[in-house]
Amino acid sequence: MGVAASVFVVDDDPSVRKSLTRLIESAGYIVEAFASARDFLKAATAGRPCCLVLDVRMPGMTGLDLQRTLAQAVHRIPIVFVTGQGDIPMTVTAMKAGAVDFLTKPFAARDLLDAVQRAVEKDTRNLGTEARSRSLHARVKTLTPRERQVFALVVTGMLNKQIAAQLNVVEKTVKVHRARVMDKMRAGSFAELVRLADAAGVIVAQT
Amino acid sequence: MGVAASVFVVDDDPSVRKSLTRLIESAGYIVEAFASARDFLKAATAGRPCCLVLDVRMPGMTGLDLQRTLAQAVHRIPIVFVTGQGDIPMTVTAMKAGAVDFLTKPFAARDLLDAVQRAVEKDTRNLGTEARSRSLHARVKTLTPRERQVFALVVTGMLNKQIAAQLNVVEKTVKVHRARVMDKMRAGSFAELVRLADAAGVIVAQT
DNA sequence: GCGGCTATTGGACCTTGGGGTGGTACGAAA
DNA sequence: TTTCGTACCACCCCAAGGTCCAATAGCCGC
Repeated sequence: MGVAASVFVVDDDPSVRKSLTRLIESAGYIVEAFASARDFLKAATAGRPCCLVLDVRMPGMTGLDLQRTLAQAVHRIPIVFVTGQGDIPMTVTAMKAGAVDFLTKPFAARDLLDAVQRAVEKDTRNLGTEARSRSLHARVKTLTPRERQVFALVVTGMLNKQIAAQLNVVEKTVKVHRARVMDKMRAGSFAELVRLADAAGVIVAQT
Repeated sequence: MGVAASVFVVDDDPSVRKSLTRLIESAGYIVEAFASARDFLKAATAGRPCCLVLDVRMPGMTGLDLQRTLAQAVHRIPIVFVTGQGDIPMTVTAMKAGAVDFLTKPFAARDLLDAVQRAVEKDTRNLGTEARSRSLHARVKTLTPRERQVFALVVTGMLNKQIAAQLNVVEKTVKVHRARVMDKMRAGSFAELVRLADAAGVIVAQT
């Protein structure tokens, strides 16, 4: 299973919290349990791969409310829902919003642990892509406005002289900017620069 | 809503078929109804954006069985499930397998039509990417084995001379292959070639 | 306000890399 | 026998990119 992963359990029923905690800990995870969505939001931080095991029905903020709230956060924690009384519309809402699984009590211990594993794996992947995108954005931020323009035009495949004409400067100037872009973006080749641009572009589009 | 879209309705209950058909036709879709999954598999072809409105519980092949079967097909038709008696595990299975929505009867006409619209939009996007990937693969197929090798190495950002060394040929030979690759792949620039390679690579990885 | 800093621009010069033309060659497949 | 895939040569052009140098404008801090 690789690195230690955290699993957050949120359930208003103390006995359920206790049994879920015991079960998940037995599989080697670091478990933190919370009695309500608000407690979780106040206290939870992971800094490592994690996931959330969440009761749908709770007094105050429900599981679906919490899911909606977390959907706006930077780091989207994968959620495994667990519920005693659920209905189909609720299930559909949760799944459409990206829940990893939705289990009804009583469920097999195996099923829960499988879902948790999938959720943690998903989070591990997410953390990886997030880290990459952060480092990419950090590099893009170091570009000056002009460099950014040249960057954008260069990766479309335009020639330096065409870019120069478009920006009303001489070719030499474009070459200078271009070289700085390669340097600041830490691209070892033009092919790599194109890939960095596409990756950065996708992120911008998502945001 | 753009182009005409087909909606396939599969339900074993004739009266439900009839009312679903009427409802969906009223929204401007071309509806074809089938009494069973097998009938649908035998007869249905669209050639235009489409989706599937599917009853979960049916004698013989169930809705979930049909979903599994279709998942292996080339063209993944988006599915909207509709059911009288469903349960949560069934819903979760359907949603995890990519269903667009899962409605329980009785449902609001508006909800069904919204789901159908989302499903058709999804299919339109899918058809677009499929068409692009087919044309891309067609172009890759015209490459000779050697050209493919050069293609693969070129888009990593390697220099011609490095590629030449790796393939034990002279640099000029690499240049010739490279030029042919640009030509056959119809890439107007090196940047475009890199993007084509990545797009083709993703498709290969998916397959 | 002055010096230092950054962003931007530009010139002269040279090397290297990518790419095209025209021609040659050879083995395998059709 | 012709076509195709592969490989190579000589020659040339242009694009990319580096070196060294220089100028202008705006901003910051002292």
